[in-house]
Amino acid sequence: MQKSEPNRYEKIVRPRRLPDEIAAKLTGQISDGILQPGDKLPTEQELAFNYGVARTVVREAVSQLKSDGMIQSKQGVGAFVSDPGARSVFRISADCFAKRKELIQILQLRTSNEAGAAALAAEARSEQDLTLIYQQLQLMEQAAITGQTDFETAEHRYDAERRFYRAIAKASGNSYFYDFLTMLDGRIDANLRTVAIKNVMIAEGGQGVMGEHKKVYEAIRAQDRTAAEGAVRQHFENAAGRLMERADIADITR
Amino acid sequence: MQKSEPNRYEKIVRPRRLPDEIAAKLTGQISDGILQPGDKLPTEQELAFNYGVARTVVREAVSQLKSDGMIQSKQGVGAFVSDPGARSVFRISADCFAKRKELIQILQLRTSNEAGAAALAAEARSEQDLTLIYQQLQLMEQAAITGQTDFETAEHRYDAERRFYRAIAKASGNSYFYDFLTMLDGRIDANLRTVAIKNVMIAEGGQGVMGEHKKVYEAIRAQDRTAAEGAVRQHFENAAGRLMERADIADITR
DNA sequence: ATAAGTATTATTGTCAGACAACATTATTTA
DNA sequence: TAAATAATGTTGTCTGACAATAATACTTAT
Repeated sequence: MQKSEPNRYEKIVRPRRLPDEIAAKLTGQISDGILQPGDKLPTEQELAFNYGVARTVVREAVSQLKSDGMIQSKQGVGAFVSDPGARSVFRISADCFAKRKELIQILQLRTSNEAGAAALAAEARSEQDLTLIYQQLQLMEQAAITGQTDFETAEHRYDAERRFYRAIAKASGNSYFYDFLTMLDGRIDANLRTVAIKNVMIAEGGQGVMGEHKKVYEAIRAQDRTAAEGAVRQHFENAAGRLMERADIADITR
Repeated sequence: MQKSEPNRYEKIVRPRRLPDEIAAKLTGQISDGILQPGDKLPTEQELAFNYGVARTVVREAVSQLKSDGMIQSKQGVGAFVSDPGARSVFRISADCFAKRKELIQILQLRTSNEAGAAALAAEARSEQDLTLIYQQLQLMEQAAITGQTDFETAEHRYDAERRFYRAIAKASGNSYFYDFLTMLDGRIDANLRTVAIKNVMIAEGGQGVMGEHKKVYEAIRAQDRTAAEGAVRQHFENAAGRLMERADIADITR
């Protein structure tokens, strides 16, 4: 039991740094409309004085927002809130998982993109891709729960499932799908891992759900774009439904 | 002619700041595998000395990467490259549009997500949403090219089209789809606007393409999820095809 | 009086150095 | 041998200064 325990009791709480705090306050003001596109931010000196921090702290915060394309600065003039269309990043923050409604929306976004990636994979997949996907499917089957339902087995099963769909995303040949899904899935895992594993333990361990995955594989193998998209959508919608049944707020926010 | 000229000759070149330069170098080293997940970065002092800048500059650069979840720092210890799954943002940089292959992939990603949003919109749209969408459709029709093909008319048409699909994304009721598409579309517009407008001028001005949009509207009106998704996918795939025909590298990279 | 040229001022960008907070390692002490 | 303590290295924050740039006010020459 003690040999392989990845990620247990290691990232409970992290002290927020001042620049992150300031950045959060500023983004909040922007998304709340207090600061609107085109508006000029207070000067760095003012911000530093008002928040009671050093200007270097303000600069680090502003630097973050600039790299997101949320604000733009001109030397000698000031910093201005950018147009929403000028943003260069899509960000999933931790508090997106606090509200049930937003959680559902994130899962919808993932489902849609997993399905889109699978459709591409059905067309573009090489034989090597297919072999890799099949390997993950086999590993999943090996880690399938045979009767007893302990947490560790479910965890292996869950990780194998993630690798399976990651292999599909890779087989799409579209690195943007892959990167986007890596990010999305990583955020979901970081916030919902425990619930998802419990879910595997209770509901997804058997051969029924395994059949959903097999359908996905078969569609990609047969290079049937529509079937692949449908099968992936099917599974993720089912999984999301089961997840939401069990995910009470206490589990999510922890 | 001179009364309403939004965004002409205003953002040609911007002087890159030192922190952005350093951040780019570090991200390059990470994506090239020179710095791998778990690796410890050189100390801020070393980085500052090696790059010949002040530590504040290094700190602003690192601050950007931290907010992206690419690296993580522990006071008193150092900064470490994070696991790819720990990244909290999806970023579209300007040089993604330099290579033809990547451009196609970005357009695929957008197509898939526009289609997904439309599918949701078909189910979730309110009457008010529908009215708003229809208004944009009408504005598009008004701005349709009637015979002569001047740039300004095409530009209006193009902007109306963007508003049309933005209204659909909003009607999905899923703010993550909306935000993601706002970002994606904004990046595409920032890099391909001129080509896209030329494209409208040459190929998309007539009633043929207008019919594609009407199909989209009708499907959402009829709350036909599958038809909405299909119609959107149809149009964007067609549009992307036409765009790629005309987009030679000179146009894209400018 | 007007236009061009020149200071003035405000703001962001960069630099330098210091100390605080924290974690690790080495050293001393019980 | 174990615990307490000191030393060291690194990030986090603070302070102050100057450079670079852009807008504004002012002067000056025509």
